[in-house]
Amino acid sequence: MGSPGLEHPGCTTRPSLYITHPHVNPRVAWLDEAEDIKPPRSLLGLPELSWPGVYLPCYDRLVIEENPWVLGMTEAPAPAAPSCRTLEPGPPAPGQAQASSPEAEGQVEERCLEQVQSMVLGEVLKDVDTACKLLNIASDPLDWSCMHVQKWLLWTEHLYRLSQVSTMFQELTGRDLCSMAETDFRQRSLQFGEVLYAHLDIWRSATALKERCPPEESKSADEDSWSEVMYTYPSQPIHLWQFLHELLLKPHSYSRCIRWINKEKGIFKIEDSAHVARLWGIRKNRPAMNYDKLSRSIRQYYKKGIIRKPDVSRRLVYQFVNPV
DNA sequence: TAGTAGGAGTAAC
DNA sequence: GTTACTCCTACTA
Repeated sequence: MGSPGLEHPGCTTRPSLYITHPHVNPRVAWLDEAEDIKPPRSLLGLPELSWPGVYLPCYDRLVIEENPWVLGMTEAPAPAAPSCRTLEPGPPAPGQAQASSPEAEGQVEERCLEQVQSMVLGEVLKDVDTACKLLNIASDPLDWSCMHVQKWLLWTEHLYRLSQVSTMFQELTGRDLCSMAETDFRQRSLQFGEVLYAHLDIWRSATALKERCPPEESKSADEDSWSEVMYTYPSQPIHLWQFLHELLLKPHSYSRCIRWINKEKGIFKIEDSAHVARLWGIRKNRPAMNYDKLSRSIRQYYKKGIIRKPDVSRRLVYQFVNPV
């Protein structure tokens, strides 16, 4: 825990910080503090009902926990991944060395909270970007057709276990969806309407911010290369191998269903075959997609020299022939 | 039982 | 023509 990064006011060591599931109890809290810090909404630049995720900046990175209702991450994650942005402590505020006056402490805390805000927004925007690319939809919900809305609903439903929610919001365009109040969402789905409304609200806030201040890209070299391959011709349909690689590039979201075994060699493992197949089916509008069919498509890549089985063949483990 | 491998027909682009 | 989907049989761990 000696790594520099987000500094807790008055602490020399780095505590774990969570942003809890916001529509339950929106707050930011240093868990090893006796008393939680509960910053105002303006801290995150997010609406009251925030992103359904749990954020844990340990050491120098921020991890978004996939399951919003799990708040059990207390272990520090592995060393920072290249794609994760680091937190810079920034220049010391006047008087910080001693941090003796309440004014100085306030400045430190303010800067610290700004770091959190920037970090969280960056992660939210990256998630929005990822979803847009994977689903092939515009970032602005106002531009969504009924099909785009269904894609987004299926995606959200699957990601956050919002059972059957997509069936309750059928035949709606993005504009329809955006014009609905939270009560309308609750009327359609008593159980998940509020969560879905919150999710859409965050999505819209993130895209609005993105338009105001385009994010600075700080991708790693390999990520750049892959993105170039994948998005040079956005009008062309995405290939399965590209889709798999995109999932692999987002371990904070998809490591539970697909992960690298050896990134340098391009070896990866499908941890949850049904989940990956379902995501691919959503992406391709193939509701009947399953792993049997997906794996058949993967095997077609053997002949083309795109994917193969590793030298030591294992179940659900494949290898990109030409990893970047 | 689930995953692997590959043949073959079909559809979309 | 290419790519992926679908269905199938046979085999393996």
